[in-house]
Amino acid sequence: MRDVALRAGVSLKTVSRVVNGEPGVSPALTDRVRTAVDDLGFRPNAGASALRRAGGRTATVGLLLQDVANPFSSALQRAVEDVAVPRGVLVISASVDGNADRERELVQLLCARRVDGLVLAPTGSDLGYLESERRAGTAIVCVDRPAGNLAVDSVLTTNAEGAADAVHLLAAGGHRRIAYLGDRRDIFTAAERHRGYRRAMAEAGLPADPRLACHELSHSDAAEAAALALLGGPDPPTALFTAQNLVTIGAVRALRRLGLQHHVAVVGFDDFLLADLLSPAVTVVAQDPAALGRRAAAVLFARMAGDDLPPAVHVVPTVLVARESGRIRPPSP
Amino acid sequence: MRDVALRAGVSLKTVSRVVNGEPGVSPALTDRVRTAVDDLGFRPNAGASALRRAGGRTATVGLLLQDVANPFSSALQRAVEDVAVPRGVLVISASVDGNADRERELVQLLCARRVDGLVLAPTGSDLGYLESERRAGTAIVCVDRPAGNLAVDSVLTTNAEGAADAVHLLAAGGHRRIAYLGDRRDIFTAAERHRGYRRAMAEAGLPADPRLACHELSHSDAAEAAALALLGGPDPPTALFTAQNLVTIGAVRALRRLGLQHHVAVVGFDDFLLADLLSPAVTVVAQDPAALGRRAAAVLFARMAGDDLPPAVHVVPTVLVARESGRIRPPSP
DNA sequence: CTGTTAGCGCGTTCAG
DNA sequence: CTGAACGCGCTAACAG
Repeated sequence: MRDVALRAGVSLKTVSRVVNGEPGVSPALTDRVRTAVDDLGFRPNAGASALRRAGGRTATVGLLLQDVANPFSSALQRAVEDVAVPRGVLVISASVDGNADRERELVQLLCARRVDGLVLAPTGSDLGYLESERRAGTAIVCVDRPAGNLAVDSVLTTNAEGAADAVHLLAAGGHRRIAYLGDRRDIFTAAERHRGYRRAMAEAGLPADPRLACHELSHSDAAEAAALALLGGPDPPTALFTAQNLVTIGAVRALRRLGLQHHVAVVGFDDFLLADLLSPAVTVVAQDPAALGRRAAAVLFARMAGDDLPPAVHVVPTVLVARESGRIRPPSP
Repeated sequence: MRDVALRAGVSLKTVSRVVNGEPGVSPALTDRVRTAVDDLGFRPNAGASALRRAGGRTATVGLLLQDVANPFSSALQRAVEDVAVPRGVLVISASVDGNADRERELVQLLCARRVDGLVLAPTGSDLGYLESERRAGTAIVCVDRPAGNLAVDSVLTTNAEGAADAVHLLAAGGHRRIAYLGDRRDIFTAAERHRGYRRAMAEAGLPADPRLACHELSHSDAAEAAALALLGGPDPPTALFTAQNLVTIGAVRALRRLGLQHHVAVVGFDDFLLADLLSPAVTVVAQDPAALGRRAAAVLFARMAGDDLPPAVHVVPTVLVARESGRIRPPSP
C-alpha cells in the first residue's frame, strides 16, 4: 500500500480512501491511485484492515453443519451463501459429523478467525461454552436443532407437526398398525418426530404398540435390516412412517426385497431426489432446507446489524407431498 | 493478550509461546498462563497473528465450485475439507454458477483474505488474471476443468474415456443408433464427453449421424424435451448416452412418459443416488468426486509445503457401473 | 479535499 | 529460559 501511495504520489490515507470507496477524493487522484493499484497488482489485506477498523468486522461468517456432503446440509449451506455473498460476506463451512468435540474445536478455529457470525446445527445439548463468544459480540444462530444453555435464536422445522401429518394421512387411509422407524433418540429432530408420531397415533385412537417403533437407525442399511425384521415378524405393520431420509430409502429397499412395495404404505420425513420416479412414488413430508438456511442467515445478519430483540424460535413449516406410497390401503381383513 | 500477560505476571512473549505451543517455557509459567487464558476467555486473533508471522499464512483455503448444493460439488467439498481440517486449515467455499464474472469477484474476496491456497473449478477459459496471485505465492489447483493461460496443476476426470466406455458397451449390445444428449458445448467436460462419444462411434464403425446429437441441455427439463423429440421423431435411436447427471434424469422421465423405459437402452455419465432402485436400474459411468477433491487438496497442500515440480495434469478414472438399462437390446429388425 | 500520527494484536529479533 | 522493542498493513482521529 505504501508502494501504491508512492507511485501515485499521494499519502497512505488517500489510497485507503480510494480502495474503500470512501467519498471525498478528487477524480484526478482517484484515477492515479487506481492505475497505481493495477500496475502494482495491489490487493488489500482484509486481515490487517479488520485489525484496525472499528468493530473489527471480518466480513466472514462460520457455518457448522452435520455433513456438507448430504443434500439437506448442502441446500442449507447454499441458502446461507446466497444471503451472505451479495453483502460481501464469505462463508467458512465445516462438517461436525455428530461429534460434539469436533464441534467445539471447529468453533475455536472459527472464533480465532474472528467470524462476525456463526450459524450452527448443534450436536451437543450444551452450548454454554459459546457464552463468552456471544458476549464478545459474535452473532450466533442455531438451525435445525435448538440451542441448549445459550440465549440465541434458533430456526427449526415443524418436526412433530410434520410427523403427525404423516401418521394422520395413514390413519385416514384405514391403517391401524403404523410403524415408526427413526434415528437416534438423543437427536432433537428424531425425538420430535417420534413425539409427533405418538401424539397422532393417540389422536387417531390407535394403540401405541412399542414393538412398532425402531430407533437408532443412523444409516440406510440399519433401516433396511430393521424394516425387514419388522415386516417378517409376527403381526407386521401395514404402514411405515420413516422419520428420516436414509431411513426411508432403507425401508424402500426392504419392501422391494420382500416384494411388498405395492402392499405396505410408506410416508417418509424429508423429500429426496427421484422419490417421484420410484414405483410406487414415495409420499413424504418435505422439509425446506433452503428456507431454513435463508431464515437463519436473515436472522444472523439482523443480529449483526444490531437487532437487539430477545432471542426467538423461528419455525419453518413442512409440506406433505402426496404420492402413491401413502395411498396404499391396508389389506381388508 | 496483554491482560493475560498481566494476570499471569509474565511478558507478552511468554503468553505467545504458550498459546502457540512453542517449547522453552517452564511448566510453572505455562500453567499460570493457561489459567489466565481461561479466566479471561482469551482467544488468539488469527488475523493479527498472520500479519506478523513469517510467510503470513492464514491457515485458510478457498474453494470455488459450480454449485455447492449439487451432489458432485458437495462431495468434492467434503473431501477437500477432510484433507484441510485435520491440518487446522479451514475452507471458505462459494458457488460461481457458471458465471465467470462472479468467479473473478469471489477470487478477489478470497485473495483479500489472503487464503494460502485456492481450489477452483474454472468457468472462464482464461485464468490469466490469477497470474499475479500465483506469483505472490498463493497455491492454485484447478479441479474438474483445466486451467487456461495459467501454469497450475489440474485434477480431471477421464471424461472422454468414460464416454467411450459407455458407447462401446451399447455398441457391443448391438446398438447402431446411439444418441448423445449433453450440456453446453463450451463446457470442457461436456466437450470431452462428446469427443469420447464420437471416437467410440467411429471405432465401432457406426455412422456419425448429427441428428443423433443434442447439446445445450443444462437442466433436466430441457433434456426431457430433447429426448421426447428425438424418440418421437423419424428413425429414432435405440440407445441413449446421456452425458450428465440431470440430463440422465430428464431422459429417464421422457422414456417413462413414452412407456419405452424397458425398450430403449440408457447409459448415463455420473452416478446418482437411487439409480439402482429405478426400474430399470440405470447403468452409469461413475465419476468419483470425492477422489477428485482429495487429490486436488493433496496437490494443493504439497504446493503450499513448497513442492516445486512443474505443474501437471492429474487424472481420476471413471468406473462403468453396469445395471439393467445398459443391457437392453435393440429391437430385432 | 488531503496528509500526519498513533496503534489494532501479535510474532520476530535480539539482548539478557 | 525470559523479556523489550519494533513493525506487519491498515484505518480512526485529528489536523491542515
